[in-house]
Amino acid sequence: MADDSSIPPGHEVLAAVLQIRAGELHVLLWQRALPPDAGRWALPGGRLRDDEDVETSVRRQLAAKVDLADVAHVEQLAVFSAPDRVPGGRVLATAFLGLVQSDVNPHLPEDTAWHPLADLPPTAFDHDAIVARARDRLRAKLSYTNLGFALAPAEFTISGLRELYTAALGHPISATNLQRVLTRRGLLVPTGRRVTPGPSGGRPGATFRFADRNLHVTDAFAVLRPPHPPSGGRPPVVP
Amino acid sequence: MADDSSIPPGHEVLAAVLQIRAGELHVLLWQRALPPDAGRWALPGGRLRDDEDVETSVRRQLAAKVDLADVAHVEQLAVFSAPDRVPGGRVLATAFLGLVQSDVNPHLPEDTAWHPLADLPPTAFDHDAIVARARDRLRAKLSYTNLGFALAPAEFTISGLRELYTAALGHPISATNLQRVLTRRGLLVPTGRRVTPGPSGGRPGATFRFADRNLHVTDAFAVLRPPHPPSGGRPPVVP
DNA sequence: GCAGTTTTCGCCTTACAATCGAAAACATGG
DNA sequence: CCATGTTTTCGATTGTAAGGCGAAAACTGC
Repeated sequence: MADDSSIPPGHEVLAAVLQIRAGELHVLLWQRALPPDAGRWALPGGRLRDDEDVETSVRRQLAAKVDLADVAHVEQLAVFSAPDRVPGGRVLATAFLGLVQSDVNPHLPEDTAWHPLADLPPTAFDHDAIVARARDRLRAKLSYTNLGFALAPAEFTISGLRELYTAALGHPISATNLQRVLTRRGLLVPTGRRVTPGPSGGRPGATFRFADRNLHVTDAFAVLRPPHPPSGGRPPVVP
Repeated sequence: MADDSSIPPGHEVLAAVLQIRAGELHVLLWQRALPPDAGRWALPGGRLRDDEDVETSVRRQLAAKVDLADVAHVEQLAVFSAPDRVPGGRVLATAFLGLVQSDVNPHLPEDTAWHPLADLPPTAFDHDAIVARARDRLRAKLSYTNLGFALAPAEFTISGLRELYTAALGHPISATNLQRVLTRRGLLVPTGRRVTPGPSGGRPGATFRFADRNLHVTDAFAVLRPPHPPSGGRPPVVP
């Protein structure tokens, strides 16, 4: 099938690394110093070498911006291939989703920073579309996999986990329901320990950890939906 | 980030086009006449041109093997990028899943034929892995999307649809349950017509069509599971 | 008609998500 | 030290979807 004659396009890998910081989804971006798109913010990544596959490549290039040990999960998203997606020659991009646990704060280079997805700075090329794709993938997989392990600290309370899920999903969920759903799926393991309450008091929360820190899908494809205004549940008591 | 110096790898697109024929999942393959891997069977596809994105390219190259109007659905699967995946120079591949409705029988070139997934001939390069990926994607999406429209004819009976789902999923499902699940999701529309029974008689089946022939996910992420030996349902009557 | 076949429908149970109210466990202020 | 407020956790309850079985419906062929 070598019928077409064309200059082989370049190929780069790009990673949208997400983390929940201060209750909001953030993405790791670095500010371009040189044209094209100087001053705009870009995803970590770069050219694919000819002795590595794309998974190896994205991990290598990510290491230039953050400590790889801090990235809890990496998976391929899609190829972005519009002919004019970058100026000055054709470059295809294989995009990845990366996740960092909320309790780590990696050391970053000067040009690199976390930005909330709700308020992105001007982004380079088609990188904003890649970020949107990463967000959608994360939200979908939180519902039917154990991907929460890549957002949560090693040990956490249910209400802490609820905040993370709320921030990632973009809508509130019930802590009661979250605990039961994840427990029934066998994803949650109680540590036996409990956390000391804050300055305002309150019952100390029991801590949990994820049973498995490798991605797998739950056989029940259930969804953590946004709250359903008038639906199931015990009927309100009328006084 | 133009720090690396390497020869840009070539890029090709490949499509695993699936269809249910005679109650079994088949894939469209063509037999290579020239080295490398002469005589082995390969997926349709070829080099990416520099004026087209990968979606456009795979549709163009697919048209060399089948009538594009016969392909009901095309979606991107993943990039295959092992440095040695093809001999004689690096070539990345963006793989696609294609689906053909079971009632069409496209005219094929001499070198091209349908092969059952359960009994594949020797395949070229990593194409068997791509076929496996396409099968897995189809099975997953049948459960939580309306993707059945791309396998089924325009009009069908429930038992006909059951055979298609059984073949695609690889395990039997209940016709009763299939009808109720798809109906509740709003995917099925009764045509009002009914089919004439076979030579062995029987009640004529009512025909249905899919409400929407564009892919969309069902908000309930339910699964069409394999039959559950001792589970719910009306208890058997003990005589 | 009568027996056999296939489809369709009703009734049932299980599973699980979702909600509410209250009890448990702790801090703080009087 | 007790009352009050706050936060977490658990029990009770319901809605909904899915899966299963049996019987009725609708047809063919003898």
